[in-house]
Amino acid sequence: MQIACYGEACGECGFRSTIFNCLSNEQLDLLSESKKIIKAKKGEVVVRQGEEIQSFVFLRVGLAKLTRLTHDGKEQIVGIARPRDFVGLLSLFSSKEHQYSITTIEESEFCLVDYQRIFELTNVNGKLAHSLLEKISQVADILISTRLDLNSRQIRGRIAFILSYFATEVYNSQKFNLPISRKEIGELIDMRVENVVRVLSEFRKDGIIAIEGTQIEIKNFEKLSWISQHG
Amino acid sequence: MQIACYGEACGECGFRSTIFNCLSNEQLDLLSESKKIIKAKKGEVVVRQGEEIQSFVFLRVGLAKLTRLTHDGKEQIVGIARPRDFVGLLSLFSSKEHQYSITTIEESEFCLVDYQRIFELTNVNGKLAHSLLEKISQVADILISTRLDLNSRQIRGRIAFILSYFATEVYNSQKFNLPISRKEIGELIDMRVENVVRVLSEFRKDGIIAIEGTQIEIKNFEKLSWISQHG
DNA sequence: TATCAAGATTGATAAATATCAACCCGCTAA
DNA sequence: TTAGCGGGTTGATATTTATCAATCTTGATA
Repeated sequence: MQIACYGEACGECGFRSTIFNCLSNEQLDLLSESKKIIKAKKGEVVVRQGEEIQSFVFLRVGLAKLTRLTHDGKEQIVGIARPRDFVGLLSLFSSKEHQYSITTIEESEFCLVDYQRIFELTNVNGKLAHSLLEKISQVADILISTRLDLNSRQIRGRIAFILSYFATEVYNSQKFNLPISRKEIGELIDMRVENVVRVLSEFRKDGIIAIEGTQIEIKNFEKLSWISQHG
Repeated sequence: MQIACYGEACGECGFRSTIFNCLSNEQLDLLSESKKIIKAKKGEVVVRQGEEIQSFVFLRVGLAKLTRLTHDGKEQIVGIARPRDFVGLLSLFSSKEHQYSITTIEESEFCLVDYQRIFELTNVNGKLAHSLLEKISQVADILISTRLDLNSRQIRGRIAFILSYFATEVYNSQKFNLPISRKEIGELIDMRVENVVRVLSEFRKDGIIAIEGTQIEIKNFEKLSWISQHG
């Protein structure tokens, strides 16, 4: 985890979230002052569950997973963060500590903005607070409905769901490099590794996907969608 | 569903949420004008999934369930709303339509505040937006972590979890009238009625609870907690 | 290069959960 | 009053998923 720079002007940032569009130049400068950009290789832990919240964590490029420990000490993946996501936005306003760990699953670049400054800005800038409201609402909504969707499916449906997700929502391609291991897929959809492997093999035998190591190609998207909907 | 009154002054409301503490008297009056209070008997649908959002739904007294349909058309209970909860707060800022249905599970009283007015107030009153941020963040956090907690348990643990929930979070008593049917418990914890019944009987035989119709008494809270944690 | 560790894979088996069927009970509506 | 319906209950059985064990592959490292 390498700190790349301090103080690059937020106002000129190509990655800037639309959330900050409502800020004045002075307010943007205020943010720039405290800002840190960090680069992390695949597999690095950027935030640890339980740590005190000090910054907003914004994912510029890359991919990360949001995890937590279950009551019986197993790792559970809560969600995947994509570029331009505020990672772990949810608990930022309701807790002093991070509720989830953030770990990169691809080489990534984060932008950390001082939490206190944004916190204070929301009090004076209603539009900012409003944008954040929309964003949080959206993030929470997706997280919850995805979770409920997953729960109402059984293993084949869940795997199909996740493969479709990576193809359409993350890589926008039928062919991609699966950024997480079989074990992690299991942690994401609440299933055991062995079963994840079995279903993937099954899909391969049925000609729905082709797998070569971590490379996945979806051969029959129709069928995958059908399983995702009805499986 | 009966409309009880219009225009009772929000400023004098004994049920008023702390969220509105930051509003000026003029702003409170503005809210009062548009406000409706409705009373609903047990089992009434107050909001239907897919309906256009027109108001904030605030539960003054009673109990309600938040539901949605799964991909295969089954009813699923997303959560339980308690007095002073903003019901379905989550999607309010990210969607034009209600994402979940709201149905009373006890005789209830709701207060409906015009959505547009609050929406506009958040733009000019940063503190209001800020309170809402905290509230939404909190609600989302609880909803998600509860859901994840449930998923990481198996049926005995889930039932124990739910019973503890009603005892400690809702009724604050070891003895209470279960407001939902066995079928609904199943919909809440993603299990079949028959299994819900079986586990309840099991708990009864083990002396953990006593059941008489809908009356439930927790006899051995220690053990129930243990099952909830480790089951 | 040899070795070790972690991930991936497959089969056999056990455990958890769903499904199906039958029955009871209390309530409501004809 | 009675028929019927929906919730509740129990048992037998089928299906789904987890667990255990063994093997294979791969990548990192001494």
